[in-house]
Amino acid sequence: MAVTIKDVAKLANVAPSTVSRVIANNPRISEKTKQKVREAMEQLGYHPNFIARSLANQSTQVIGLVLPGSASAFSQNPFFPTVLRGLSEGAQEKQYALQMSTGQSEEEIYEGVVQMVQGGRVDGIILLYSKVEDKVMNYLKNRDFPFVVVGKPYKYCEEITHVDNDNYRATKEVTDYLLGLKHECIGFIGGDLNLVVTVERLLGYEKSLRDAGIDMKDEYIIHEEFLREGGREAIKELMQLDAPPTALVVADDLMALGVLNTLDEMGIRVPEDISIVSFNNVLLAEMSRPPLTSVDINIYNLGNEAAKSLIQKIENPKEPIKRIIVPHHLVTRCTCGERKEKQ
Amino acid sequence: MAVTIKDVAKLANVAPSTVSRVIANNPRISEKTKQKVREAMEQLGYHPNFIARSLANQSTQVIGLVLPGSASAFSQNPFFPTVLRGLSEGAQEKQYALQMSTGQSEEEIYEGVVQMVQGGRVDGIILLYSKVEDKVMNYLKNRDFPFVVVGKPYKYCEEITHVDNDNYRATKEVTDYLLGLKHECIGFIGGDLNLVVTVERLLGYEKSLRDAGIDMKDEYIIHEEFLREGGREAIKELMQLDAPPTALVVADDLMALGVLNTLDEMGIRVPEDISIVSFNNVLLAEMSRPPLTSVDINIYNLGNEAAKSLIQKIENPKEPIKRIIVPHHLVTRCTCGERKEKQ
DNA sequence: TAATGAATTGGAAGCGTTTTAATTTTATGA
DNA sequence: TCATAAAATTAAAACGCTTCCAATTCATTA
Repeated sequence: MAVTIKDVAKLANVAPSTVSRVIANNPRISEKTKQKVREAMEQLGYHPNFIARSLANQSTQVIGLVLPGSASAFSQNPFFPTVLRGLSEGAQEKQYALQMSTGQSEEEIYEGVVQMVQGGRVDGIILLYSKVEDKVMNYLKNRDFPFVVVGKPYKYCEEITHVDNDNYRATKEVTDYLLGLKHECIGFIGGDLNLVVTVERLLGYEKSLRDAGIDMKDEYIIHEEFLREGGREAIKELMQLDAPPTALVVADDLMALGVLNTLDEMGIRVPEDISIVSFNNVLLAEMSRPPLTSVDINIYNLGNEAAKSLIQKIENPKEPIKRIIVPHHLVTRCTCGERKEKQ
Repeated sequence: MAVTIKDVAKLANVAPSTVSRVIANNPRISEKTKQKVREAMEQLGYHPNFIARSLANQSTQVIGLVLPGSASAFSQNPFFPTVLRGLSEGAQEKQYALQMSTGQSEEEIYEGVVQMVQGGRVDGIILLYSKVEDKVMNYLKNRDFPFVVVGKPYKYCEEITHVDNDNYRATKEVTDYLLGLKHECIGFIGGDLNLVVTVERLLGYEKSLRDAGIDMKDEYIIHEEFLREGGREAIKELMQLDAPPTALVVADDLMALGVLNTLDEMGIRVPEDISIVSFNNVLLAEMSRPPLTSVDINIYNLGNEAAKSLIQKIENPKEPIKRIIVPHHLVTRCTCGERKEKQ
């Protein structure tokens, strides 16, 4: 049906193998024949068949993407489109395509990955999340299949190439920042404890308090899903305490927005009554009322670096394990203020 | 390297063709051999090679996605992740994978599509936008390659399967709604006029005013990008008019948020001083202050239906052209009120 | 028991490339 | 002018699967 290498060969009066070499721009073919063949390709409107090439080459120029199972997290949290853009541009540069593994449940996702890998559909995989115990990651590691993680692997951290922020330090910094504003009762609202990012941020928070000699209260630490609803639930709980915190570290902008909305409904003012600092600095952070003080984690770069290092690894199997830390910085807006003396 | 159909055949003591038939669950193979072969597959950990299968079959079980060029629109507007989820679940059901065509510029995108199509990488394509004049769409149509459009094709609307809302009617309805609230000076803030969705919504708006016998003012109609910045710019212009509108139809929630923020800064109250109704009803609409009255266009379904109908078309080439209209409904929140007499 | 036909299975070609090894062509120098 | 080396090209196998067609097996029936 479609025009193949053979048609081109016939028209140009050469062997198929010669055409193949012209496509690859092999130096062993004379300029004269190259010219001739190129004209034939042009004339027939030839386009190489990727599938056939993949089969012969054992390589597809496709990168598989594994998204977290939570559908709502994916479609509501702007983190994903942004990281996707970084990935996409990194891949595009080296002529790789991106393929998404679909699947709702844990098991479906795992099966999808196995199919991608064993079915030879992709040359490498990027995990867009990092869980404490992850079947998919174990599988890829055991098979020694090229992959990189966006986030920090919980186990074998030294043996897996990954791209992440220094979430531990970042959280320590923002907690220090709140301490600097005289706050002493600082709460933490994080995501699912099975996500490594939550763990890291929690540790940073704890470290900061410990260094400051403040003892932690368990009731100040809440875990919910990375969504607005999560934020709402969390803040309700916190405000019911006898001594509610005067400042909060919230692990995600969307959650923080939920917190903000709920506080607004409760008539509690930000930053006068309570200070908030959150993470990710997505567009929302700028648009909320009041605009959120948030840690910019460079989401785009997270994706972009991940794509680049995966491609390096694919193209050079002996590429060493890498750990890429993308810098973060605090964007100060309007949700933090000095603690006021009890009024 | 990997275990192939031949290895299985050898172990099970049958011909490769038999193994292939067992995989396809061909009824012409006896249960006994099927059992035998399946055991061998199990034992060897066999997984079929998709690439080889694709080559033999001339089909890939992959759907290509074409995203709009504007990187920021993609990564900031929640429309895309949501439609992506719909697509993903629709595709997953029928065991199709999704592949994104990457590319920044118009030209890069076009080239990406050509490669996907002529390279045999995908069985069909979904366009996630509809422009007034689109090279990609023309190309696909001329080649008679299976594709569906999310949105309404500008030309050849009857000849292209597409999934859309009735944007014309929806906009007429919301404009009527504002008229019902006694507003007479109603502005329209839309996206790029090259996008068909903008055109449709503008037409609906105009129709409503015409029916009501209100003459349109050109200065009430503004076009900007579908982003928050766009909303900011637009409202600034409008409020500088001698007789600024008392109500607005805004074609996108994100824009509306920009409008809201800017009005807030200008000290203009919503809905007391000006009413706003917008489109899409993404999470933002609920979270803005005040919460936006917005038309829910069922983004998830848009994607889901698109995936389903493309797959139908792929699997049955004589499937007739279809036009799927996804229902919409107005979600009334807090940004609309009756016009007050001039104060 | 042999012939018939249906049910199974096997062999081989083909999908469109790449690539190795072999062959042909061209250039070189005595 | 001819042998020889270098350069250019070709033939054929391989990638792992599907599928058409032929061959075999098996159960029926005359």
